[in-house]
Order: sequence, then C-alpha cells, then structure tokens
Amino acid sequence: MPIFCFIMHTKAEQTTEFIISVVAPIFNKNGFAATSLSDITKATGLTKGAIYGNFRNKEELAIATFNTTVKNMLRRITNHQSKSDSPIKKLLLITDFYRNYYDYSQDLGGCPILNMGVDAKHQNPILFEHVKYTIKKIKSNLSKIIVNGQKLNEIDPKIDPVIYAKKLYAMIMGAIFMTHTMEDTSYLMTTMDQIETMINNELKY
Amino acid sequence: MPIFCFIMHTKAEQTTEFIISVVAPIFNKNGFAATSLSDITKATGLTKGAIYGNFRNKEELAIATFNTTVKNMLRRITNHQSKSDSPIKKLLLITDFYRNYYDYSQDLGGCPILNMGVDAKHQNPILFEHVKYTIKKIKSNLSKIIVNGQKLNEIDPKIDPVIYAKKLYAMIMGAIFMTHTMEDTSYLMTTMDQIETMINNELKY
DNA sequence: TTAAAAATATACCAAACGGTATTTTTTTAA
DNA sequence: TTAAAAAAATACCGTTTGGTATATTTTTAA
Repeated sequence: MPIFCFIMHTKAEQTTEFIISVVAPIFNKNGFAATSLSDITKATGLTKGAIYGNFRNKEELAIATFNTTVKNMLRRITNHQSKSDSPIKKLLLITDFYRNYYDYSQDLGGCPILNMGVDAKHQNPILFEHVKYTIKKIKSNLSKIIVNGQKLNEIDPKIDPVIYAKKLYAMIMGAIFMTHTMEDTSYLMTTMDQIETMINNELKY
Repeated sequence: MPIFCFIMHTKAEQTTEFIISVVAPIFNKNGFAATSLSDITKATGLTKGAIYGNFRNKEELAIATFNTTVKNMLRRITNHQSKSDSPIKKLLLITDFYRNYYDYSQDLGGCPILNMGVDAKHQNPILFEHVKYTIKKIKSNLSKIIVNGQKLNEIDPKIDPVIYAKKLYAMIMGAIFMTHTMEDTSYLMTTMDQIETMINNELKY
C-alpha cells in the first residue's frame, strides 16, 4: 500500500532537484558540449556516482535543467499576465515582464530559449526539439490573447493573430539577444516601447 | 628587395585561406568548444602540423574564421545598400538584404553574429569582443544612414538615430534567431514588413 | 640544379572527456 | 534495532582533447 507523502520528498527526489537547480545556470551559460561532468561534480559537490544515479547521462540532465528553467519562467509570465483579464492589458503586462527580463534571466545564466536555441541546433536534436516546443507554446499564448482581444472587440479584427504573434515574439527575442550581448538594457526598453506603440496604434480597435 | 606579387599568393597564404574557408562554417555551426581539432583536420584533409603551422592555436583560428565571415558579410551589405544614395531607400535595401538572409546565412552555417554572440559570451572573451565590435559597426552604419536622412530632410528630425538604429537591429536579430530556430522564413519576412511600415510611418518626413 | 627555408606530416604527450562496475555509506521500513 | 534497499563514493575504463617536438616533404630563390 502506497504512503502518500505531501510535504517531504524522498532523498532521491531532493538530490535530483538540487542537482538541477545548481547545474541549470551552468548548462545555460556554457551550452551542452562546453559543460563537462567535472563542471557538474565541482558545482554540486557530488561525485559522478551521484549524478549518474539520478540521471541516465549528460543529455538527460541537460534536458531536465532546460525544462525546469523554462517551466519556472512560463509560470512567471502566466502569473504576470493573469493580473488583468483584458487582452490588450495582458499584452502590456507581457512587455512589462520583459522590461525586467535582463535581471531575471541573468540569474538563470541568460535566456534559456535563446542560448539553447543556438547551442542545441547543431549539437543536440532532442534538446533542440524542446526549445522549439517551448517557442511554439509562447507563440500560441500570444496569438490566443490576440484572438481573444478580437472576440472582445478590443483588437482590430483585420489583424492576423499568428502573424502578429510571430512578429512580437521575434522582436522580444531580438531585444533579449542584443541586451545580453551588448550588456545594455536599453535594447529591451526601446523594443518594449516600440511594441507598446504597435499595440496602441495597430492592434487597438 | 621585395618582389611584388599581385596575382599569386604564397603557398602559406593559400593554405591559410583554404583552412579558414573550410573551417568557418564548422565553427559557426558548432561553436568554439564543440569544434575539435579532429573536426578541423578531418574537414580540411590536413594534419595538425599544417593547422598549427598556420594558426597559433584553436582560438586564433576561430577568431580568423569569424572575422573573415563577417568581413564578407559586411561587404555584401555595403554593396547592396550602395545601390541608392537616398537614406530611406538605403534602409529599404537593408530590409531587402535581410529578406534573403536565411539562404545566405545557411551557407555560412547560420548567422555568425547570433551564433558567436551566444557561444562566445561565457567561453571566449576575445572572440566575444569581436562580436560586440561587429555589432557596434553595423549599428553605427544604421544610425549614420538615419542622421544623413535627417540632413537631407528625408527623415523626421525628431527621431533619435542611435535609439532607432538599436530598435531596428534588435528586430533584425530577433527575426534571424526565430527564422533559424523555427526553420521558418516567415519570421524574417513579417519582421521586414514591419520595419518597412515603420520606415514609412515613423521615419519618413 | 641545388641548398636553404618554409610548410606539412608523423609520433607523441599529459590531461580531460563521458561513462561504468564495484564498493561503501546512508536511508528506509519492518 | 536491524536487515534489505537505495543512494552515493571510489576506482577504473577506453577514447578524445589541445598542443608540441621532431622528422619529412615541398616550395622557394639563387
């Protein structure tokens, strides 16, 4: 008969979570190939035995760290945009979220979608698929907000939701790349200004 | 007394150029750490002796490949925008260039600025400086076109050239990232549409 | 044609790589 | 408290890593 355990996690679960939390920013910063097992053991203070007892191999660990980081990030965005029911205001809450994205993503070791999108493309097809899946989810979230805005007569019905979602997310990713590469948050700020202008001038009904 | 040699290159120069041309897309695709000397010798058909006879180490070779690829790319953009003297038309020629950028950069193994910007950031400070320098050059080119457009009364004098150049280049880089990651050129196309709309609606005087 | 110089190939190095089999330690539940 | 089970540490594996010293080949210019 199984024992239901609500608060405590087993030792294994705790270790697994601990490894992920410590290793996630390392993989995010250095990429898959440039992160070695010795980087991982050094950072965690654990031995290879412990790592390979919790993860089948380096790849599985890398995927777990990416998925965990992204899951936390998506929850945060969802939380943030749930502060309003109005689609237009939801979009403005998203630009607001990304205005603070540099500080947030710095703690993660950079933007995981950007970093893994570039890193995994020619290195790790499975990890790369996870990146694409994540982008599809975010894009779909954006386009659903636009569709909803059209239903509620907040957004111009002539707008193509999918195309506009693509445009917006490309702009966001570009601002993230430029801000991290040039270490200059004004890229994020001015791009969010531009998106807000577009929301007001092109989207609003 | 030196002999001036206009057509022929010495054997060494030929080999150096050959190595760069073969290895450039490999570094661009895989990144610095994930490209091994054996990748390099395999692709060139040369031995380590030949490689290390032409380059001090792996890093110097990586920098040489990046600089060569970028130099060729910048020459191509410069060429393209020189087809008009009008600043507004120069900007439209740049969007036109990036509409074809997916096919072009595919041959290079992806966008070197995007790939190396992400890859080198936590791996190779010298290479990363080269990326930043390149971005500054491109951004400065854009802002000079805008300044010139204001001088010629083609562009609204209320526009801040540096801020607008940042905005435009962030959008371009975002479109490049999305197109390469999702393997979908519509990101580049719709972003260029948007930039052209901005040129016509916000920039034009 | 030939000898010096330059370029390339060969053979080798210690260190680090990802991964595994085995032993020791710790946790678990009776 | 204790024995079984689970987790972590240790010791080891073959391979690959970037790099170098030396030998060989090729180019160069007299």
